[in-house]
Amino acid sequence: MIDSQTTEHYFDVLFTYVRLLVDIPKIDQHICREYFKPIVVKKDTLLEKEGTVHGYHNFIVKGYMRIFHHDQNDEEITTNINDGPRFFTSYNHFVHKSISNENLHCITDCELLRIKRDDVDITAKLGITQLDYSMKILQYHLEKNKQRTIDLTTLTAEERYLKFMRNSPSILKNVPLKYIASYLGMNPGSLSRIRAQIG
Amino acid sequence: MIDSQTTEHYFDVLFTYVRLLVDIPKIDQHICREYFKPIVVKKDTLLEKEGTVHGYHNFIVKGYMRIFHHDQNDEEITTNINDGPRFFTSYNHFVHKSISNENLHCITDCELLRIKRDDVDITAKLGITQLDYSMKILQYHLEKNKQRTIDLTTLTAEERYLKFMRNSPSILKNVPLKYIASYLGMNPGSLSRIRAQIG
DNA sequence: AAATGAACTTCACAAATGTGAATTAATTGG
DNA sequence: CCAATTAATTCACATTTGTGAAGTTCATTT
Repeated sequence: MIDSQTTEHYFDVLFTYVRLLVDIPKIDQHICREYFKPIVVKKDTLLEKEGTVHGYHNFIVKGYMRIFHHDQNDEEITTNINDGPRFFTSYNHFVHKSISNENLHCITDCELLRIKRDDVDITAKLGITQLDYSMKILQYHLEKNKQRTIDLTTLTAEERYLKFMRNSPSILKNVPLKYIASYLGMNPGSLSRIRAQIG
Repeated sequence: MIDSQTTEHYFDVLFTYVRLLVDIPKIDQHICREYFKPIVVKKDTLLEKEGTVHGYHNFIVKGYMRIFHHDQNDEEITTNINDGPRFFTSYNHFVHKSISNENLHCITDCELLRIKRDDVDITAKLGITQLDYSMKILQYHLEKNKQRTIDLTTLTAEERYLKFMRNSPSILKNVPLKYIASYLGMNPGSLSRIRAQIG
């Protein structure tokens, strides 16, 4: 069980994170406390699995997670890797309540706050903040995605790695390289060679 | 000048396109008619230029457009190519009213409906449809972008070209290959070789 | 601490893509 | 319709990245 002091800390992290984009009135904070539940999971847990309708919207308080699916050759493709604090959910299928082909993998031990899929619809009507926040975070992700697309079309594998190294040193330290290689669109072998060349 | 019958046709195209995602009540249609203005532009017009705050949100009724910017070596990078009917705007900077580094290039003669940046804020408050539609189209673009990212990380240049060929034959026919090569993240020379190999 | 398995590296070779010059084809403007 | 310009192709060669096997390191379990 998670004690109330720890839970309090989780919500502190959540609200501090949300405030980067919008103000949260007390009422909306209260709604969050009511619907978001703390959860601690062990390294290598699959929080949501492909072939299912994902049940939760997750906020990483602490830890490293990735999203992956399998391609036509049954190879794992890692499409996202992140640490907390951050919302981390397989977006498309979550919105459309459809069966997802994606997995949410806790790479390390993780501390999370999560809310049930259907409760998200309820909180959207209760609070004033959520719609505004959703819009802003959607825009944020659109921009991030766009930059990633540009990087993939214009940078070499080595340049992509160097950029990742600069922007996400903590992920580099805490996440297996095979996941990072997949995320960067190269072979683990190629990544090793690049790392060796750099020194 | 554009006659009223032609203008009427443009709005038909716009509303038919919007209805793919949401219903538009008569009132909202009326708001659109009031704020969107028809415009016809010649091939190779730069509708919006880098270094400026873009003034309009554009809907392509007919024609082919692209978005491009210059990288650190002053090379053109084409990040989007599309034909009508479709909204086509340099999104990030439009939302944030900041100076854009992107250009909106009409590759062919184009027929457009456009609305001033500041009027978008007005119409958002007048109509009921806009916010809902914005949310949905944002989600749509996020999904498209995500798939493009996956393609760029997992497909070879040849596979990307073959997929583009299948999905966008009309763009392939109507847009110079150098732009398509840039969009697909390969050299014009490589694209030529790939085309030659396929037959 | 030993054993097991996974992750990572290294290597030699293959395949794909980049580069720049030269050529041909297509388009544009007068 | 011709000249000039731009786009596209082709080629030879360089560079990058992929591939799979073998070896090494690292972590986990017992």
